[in-house]
This record gives sequence, C-alpha cells and structure tokens, in this order.
Amino acid sequence: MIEIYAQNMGCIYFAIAISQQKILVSTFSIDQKTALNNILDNLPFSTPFQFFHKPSAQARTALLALKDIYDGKDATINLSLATSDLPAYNRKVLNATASIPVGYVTSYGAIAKAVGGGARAVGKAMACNLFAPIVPCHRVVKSNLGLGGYAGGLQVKLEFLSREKRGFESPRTVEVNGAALEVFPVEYVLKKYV
DNA sequence: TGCAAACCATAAC
DNA sequence: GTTATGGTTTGCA
Repeated sequence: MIEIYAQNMGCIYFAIAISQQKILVSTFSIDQKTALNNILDNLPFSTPFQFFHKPSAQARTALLALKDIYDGKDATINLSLATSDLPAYNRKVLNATASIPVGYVTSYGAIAKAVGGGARAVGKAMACNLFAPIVPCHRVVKSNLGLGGYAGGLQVKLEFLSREKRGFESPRTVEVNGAALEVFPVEYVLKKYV
C-alpha cells in the first residue's frame, strides 16, 4: 500500500508518496491539484494507494524534511529514496546533485564532467527527477549562471535558491564518489535576477 | 549578442 | 534499429 500526502507550506503545496519507509515520489506546486497530479502521474498505473489526512510517523519526518528544505535549512533525510527502478545513469546524476551543499549551485556541464556523459543528458535526468526538492535539482543552473529550466517553474526555482543564501563568496569543489564537482555560491546566480 | 552545430542518454516508434 | 527530444554547451561571425 502506498500512502499519499499533500501539505501546504507558505504558498507552495508539497506532496509525497511513501511506501515501506521509502519515498516513491515527492513533488510540489503552487496548487494542490497539480501537486497531487504530479504524484499520480509518476506512480505505476495499477498500484493501490490511499490518501491520508493524518500522517504516519514516517510521513511526518518526510514532510518535516520538505519543510526544512523549503526554509533553506540543511535538511537531513533519514528515509531512503526509491531509486532502484531508475536507469543507472540517472541514479548517478541524482547522487551527484544530492551532494551539492546548501548555499551553492553547479552547472549541468559540471555534473556531466563529474559523472560522465553530456550536459543535455544531465538536464534530461533532472527533468524526470521524481524527488524534487529532496534531490535539489533547483541547485543546477546553466554554465553562464543563467537559471536554466525547472519543472516546477522558474519562479519557484528562484524562490528556493534565494532562501538558501549563505553569504558564501567563492567557488569550491566537492567530492562526489571520487570525482571533483565544482560548485558556486548561489549569490552568483541571484545577483543576475534582482 | 546571436545563431548553428555538437553533445549524449532515454523514450517512442 | 532508428529517430526525436531535451531544464546544455561551445564556437564562430
């Protein structure tokens, strides 16, 4: 059985689907209907599911984590993501994306360099990311520090990023399973959009 | 700046 | 198999 929840935070609706301690899909939108539709679109067609109003313990931790992410905090997720059905390449991309620290962004090309493949392939993997915003695909932008795209809308992407400002001033690199991934302060992006 | 061509993994046919 | 399709990038005028 799959549990589905929707919750309003600020001006955004978050929705998640959980089964057996694993997050199947997480998503969000400016209205509840779209958020729930996003969930349903990504579940196997014939899977039995049920809506709940009162979250279980596992759901509560997940929703709490979502709120932390929305607030720009450093959220720790202790629920695992159901990535086993994804193509291996997508998993690598998501994994690299997940290791971008709060307050930093990186580019599609930079991820491509770290995990192999090309920038467009990375963008493709992002586009079908089932775990927004737990996997912070909003922290991936174009190489010229333009916003790029976002399934949830560019406004929302900008919103997330501006909530994650940390005042970092210079680029750095992080390790993602052996390879170096270069990241930039979010301020680099934000100052182009004020 | 702006455009065209190369880029590379998926999905659809 | 082959083709179409991106949340790109790079090079060149």
